[in-house]
Amino acid sequence: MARTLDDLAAISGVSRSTVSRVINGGSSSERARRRVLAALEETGYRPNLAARTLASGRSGVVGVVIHLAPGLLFQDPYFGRLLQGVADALAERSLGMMLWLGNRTREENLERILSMRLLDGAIVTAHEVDDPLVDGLLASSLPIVLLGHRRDDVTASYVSIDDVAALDAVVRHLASIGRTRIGHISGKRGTVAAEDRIAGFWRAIDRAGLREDARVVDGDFTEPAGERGAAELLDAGVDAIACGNDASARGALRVIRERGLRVPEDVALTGFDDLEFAAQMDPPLTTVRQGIQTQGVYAGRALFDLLNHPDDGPRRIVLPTELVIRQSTVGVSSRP
Amino acid sequence: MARTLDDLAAISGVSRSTVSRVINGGSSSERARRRVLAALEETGYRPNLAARTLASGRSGVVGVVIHLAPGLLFQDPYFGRLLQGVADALAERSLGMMLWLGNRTREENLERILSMRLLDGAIVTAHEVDDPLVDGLLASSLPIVLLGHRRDDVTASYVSIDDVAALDAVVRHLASIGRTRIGHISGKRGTVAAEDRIAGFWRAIDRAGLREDARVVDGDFTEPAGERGAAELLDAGVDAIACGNDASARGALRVIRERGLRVPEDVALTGFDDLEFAAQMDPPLTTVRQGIQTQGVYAGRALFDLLNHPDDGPRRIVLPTELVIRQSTVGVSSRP
DNA sequence: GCCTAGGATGGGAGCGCTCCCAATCCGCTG
DNA sequence: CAGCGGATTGGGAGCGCTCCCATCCTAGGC
Repeated sequence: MARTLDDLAAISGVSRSTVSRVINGGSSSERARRRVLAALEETGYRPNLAARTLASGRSGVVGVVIHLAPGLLFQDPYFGRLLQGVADALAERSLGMMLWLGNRTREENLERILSMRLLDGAIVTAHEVDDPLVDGLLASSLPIVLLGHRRDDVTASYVSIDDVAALDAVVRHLASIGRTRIGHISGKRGTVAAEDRIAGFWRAIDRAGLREDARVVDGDFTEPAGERGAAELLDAGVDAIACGNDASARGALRVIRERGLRVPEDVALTGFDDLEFAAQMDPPLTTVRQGIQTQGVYAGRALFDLLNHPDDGPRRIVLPTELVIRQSTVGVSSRP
Repeated sequence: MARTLDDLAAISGVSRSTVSRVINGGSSSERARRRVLAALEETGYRPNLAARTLASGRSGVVGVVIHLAPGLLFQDPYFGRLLQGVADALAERSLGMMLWLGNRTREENLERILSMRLLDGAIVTAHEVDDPLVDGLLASSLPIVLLGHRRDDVTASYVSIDDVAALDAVVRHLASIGRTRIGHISGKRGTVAAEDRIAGFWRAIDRAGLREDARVVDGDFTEPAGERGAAELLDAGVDAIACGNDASARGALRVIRERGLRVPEDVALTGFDDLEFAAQMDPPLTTVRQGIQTQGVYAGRALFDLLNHPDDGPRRIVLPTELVIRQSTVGVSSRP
């Protein structure tokens, strides 16, 4: 059983170095290549990653850090999609993927990630405005691509969307259909997505001159928060509710219904994410489509590029969003 | 900057071997230990995993293979839960986790996993009755714990539930409330869960002497399949539908409603999994609770044990399920 | 004060690979 | 046919760690 390069060298009658060259695509004669390839085929030899890593300083393995409250993690298809996108992109480039989910404290996690010295780089979700794990990672020498977080600093690479512009577009749409008393149920405060969407909300509200009757209530991206937020906004008499995401829109819809109000006649409703269920709601939900899986794919690619061309500077990718208009803002009424 | 054991040895004034012993818990004098610990603290030294792996043959990293049709993967909270459980258990034991999702073909994946020679072991979802990836992994020398698959062979370690008994209990419950025309919307044929649940269904049906009016239609664990299956079963005039999982029960409920039938008066309905939404359905869904996250935790533990005590033989863990009875089988009617 | 046993210690020999450099080979040119 | 340059090759020197063994202490018993 051939387990080492030297075994293979003996079998194919060339040197260890030549075998290594054939395997790694160095230059070698046709004759040598053929013999090594034959031996490779015959023995089913696999290089030892640990040895390769030790010798070369590169492992071909990157870390993926998804650090969130355990509850939120897989409640929402969001993270699964992201992960799938990242996994696809990395697999395509033959990069291995070590995963960290949100166990332990952030600091311990940081320690472990750095400590390995096995990782070539990492993709890190950075949803919170302030996150010591992210700061620490960024400060280390490890190549990092941030997911979903535009940092103010100009050295970080990231893949994100323009949340400000997205909510701005939602509000413009609501205004364009004649809504004047618009409310927003925010996402979890302290997350970039929530804060930026709030900022976008106010920007559009101000441009439309609707600040007087506009209102933001705090949510947290969950259905129950949508219910609470909707109750509060309806009490205030809004005629449109822009939700921080689809899940809270689902909660909001339930409350709107319970009060016997019609969507969109009495209250227009929008979400964010365009998850599967959005189109299947009754009425179908106007929402913002963000290619979640695509973000994962881009992050994987960006990291790959970063590893191979470290000198090209940071990768800063802002992916487009799309306002998907459905019957919850324009169209026939749903039954109350 | 101390990056190697030798650096540390120089700083603390002892030998490389002694430093290694202190770090790895070998015996050493109090004096040596203190000096090394101080140097450790001071320099923030981290051992190089690749070097350690190469020298010791153990990496402290295990693989987690979740190999499924991409669509199914994160549609259902099932896999997220599983992953979270596994991640928690592994992190608690300081094991790293490399993840493979369902990209590439099974065979390529197998190749890669084996080829690394970096993994100490692996946890592998084995949902399908027949899966060459699982067979190959089992045949390799890598310690493996299967998730959700009881193999006939007696050498494999696994963590699973007793699907046969679970569906048997569901049917007994339905019979006990007087249902005689019972239908089952199966999960995806070819998966162990689906096949075993079907087997459990028929076992209980036969015991209750209800085979005459019983009926199984093929589903695939999705909501649309639940709709199709329910339509077919209702046409056949069933008075109870046992669904392969909660998602299909949700689909089934929609169809039952559309036909103006009441649950449970006209048709009793059950699911499987007890996901969050089951209790929030209208009416709340009778279902089988399986601790999904718990299965992940047990798998992590089992693998850890297997790695540390390889001679204790395979770990074969069958976790209990619980029939959770709610208003979809007994109780007041929901509005049709 | 000497001997002994046991623990503590240091150094050497790898683990399997990459990388570099010197040696060798080849086909051509003059 | 010697001379040349580029391509190919082989071997040595690590990468940073663990493991083993020979050596060195130290304390206790006589």
